[in-house]
Amino acid sequence: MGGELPREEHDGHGTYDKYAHEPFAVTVDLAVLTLRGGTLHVLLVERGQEPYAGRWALPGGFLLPDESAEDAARRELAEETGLADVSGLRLEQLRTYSEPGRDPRMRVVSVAFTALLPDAPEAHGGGDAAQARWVPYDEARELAFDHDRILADARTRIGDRLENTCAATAFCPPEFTLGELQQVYEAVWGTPLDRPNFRRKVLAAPGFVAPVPGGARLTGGRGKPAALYRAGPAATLHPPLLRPQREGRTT
Amino acid sequence: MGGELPREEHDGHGTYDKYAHEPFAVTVDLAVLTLRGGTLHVLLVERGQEPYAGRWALPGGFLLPDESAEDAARRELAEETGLADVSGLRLEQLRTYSEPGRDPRMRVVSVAFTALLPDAPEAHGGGDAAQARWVPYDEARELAFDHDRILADARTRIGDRLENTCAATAFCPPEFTLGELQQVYEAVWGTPLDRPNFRRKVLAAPGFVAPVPGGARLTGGRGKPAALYRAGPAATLHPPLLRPQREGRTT
DNA sequence: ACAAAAGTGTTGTGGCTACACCCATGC
DNA sequence: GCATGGGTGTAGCCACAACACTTTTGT
Repeated sequence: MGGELPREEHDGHGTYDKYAHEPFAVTVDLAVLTLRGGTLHVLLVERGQEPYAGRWALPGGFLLPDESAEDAARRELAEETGLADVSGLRLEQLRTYSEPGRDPRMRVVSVAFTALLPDAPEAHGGGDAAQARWVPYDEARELAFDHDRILADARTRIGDRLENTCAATAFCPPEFTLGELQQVYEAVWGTPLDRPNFRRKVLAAPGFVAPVPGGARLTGGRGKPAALYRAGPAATLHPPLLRPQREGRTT
Repeated sequence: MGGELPREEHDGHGTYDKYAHEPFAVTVDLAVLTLRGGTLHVLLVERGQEPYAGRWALPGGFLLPDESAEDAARRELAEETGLADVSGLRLEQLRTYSEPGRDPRMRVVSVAFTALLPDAPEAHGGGDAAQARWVPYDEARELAFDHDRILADARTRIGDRLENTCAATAFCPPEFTLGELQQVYEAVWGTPLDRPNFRRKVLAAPGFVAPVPGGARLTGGRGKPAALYRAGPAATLHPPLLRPQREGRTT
């Protein structure tokens, strides 16, 4: 924007006629992540058509004429997961992928989003012909289009968000234990954390979590019942919860 | 993406026919920031046409059929600033703005970028009919479209990037003093910093800056000549250079 | 001599890591 | 009792903010 309408001459950037070429298609792609049994999973759909027939891909779809990319992403998320309460979910714009040729058929500009869910319903597929499945992150390889890259970008982004925001609670059910919250961090970062220190940092961050007064729950069937917490009102984390020493690289 | 081609039925998300509605236009918008005399400036162009005729706006323009958003942004940047060496500049994707109605004429999806320049050439305007100008950040208000918001988002993002990446050197000429680098941080963050501590943190971060062997330069005409540095090879900053207490302290 | 800007040293506090240790529960 | 997971305490180290001080230039 800031340029002028196509077909007008005065923008000086070379004339652009919106009817002279194939129009751009605009889509959304979703990296929907969850935690199952302590490992990170991603929601994938199997493609029924060429190109990439039979390959797995991130869910997504076209923008409708009167919705924003955010709206479209939320709609697709509801359709693909079958969830009803999609309105409260955290949905973060990741970035936009616009390389020509990323879809062999036509010019597609895609706005990618990340979404974090607590352990989610097993069955999926929406009304869609293609089946949908939760796949362990490490097994999600050789996806269709440039979705490998999008997924990798999503994981990197989520990892960063865990340091500076309260995003981790989005992986947890409404009431959760600090042990469960720690598992989120360990699964996403791929690093074990020291429990006592983790606990102190979480409780020291104002608004991160709020205790549930009477709450307690057994986690592994054994051990002391853990106190329950809810997500607090804060969105950002002060001080940040930094991951253990990412190397200082000389090169 | 991940859905199917428009006009095909099997995506189940409602049929979408790419010829049934006005096509989406895809543009890029640029928040080009620089430092002039210790204050942050942004590159704006004056609009010649409705809507928002006479208002200032971020530079930008339409994607050409065979270029990515990054390519388009770089091309626009070269055109608007008149710089020749645009190839080496840091250009970061900010986010995509897609709300229906953000351009009253048609559906425009815009991918916004930030670019950081060392104190730049005064004259602008490219081949464009509209004039271009560097405007102090604080005076850039009531821009066209949703550009106020884009600009605000850009500043927030740049502020965050200064903490975790080596982006600050992009505001400096090829050889710069630590005092100049500090001014970048102070201008973007709007906070004064302690010089000795700043210096130590910068030098402690591996790959952030590299000394120029014989280099020294007077900064304010008076005082001891400062050693010169170049941007180092690192892209990210370890440890990060955190801004002074953003709220939320324990004590 | 003085002002101005660069650069070095030092000290005290606070935070954080890395543990040891206690508590509550199931088997 | 023992294993398992939750939760508390603490000692030492290290980073960093704050500020005093030295150095090198221009006027």
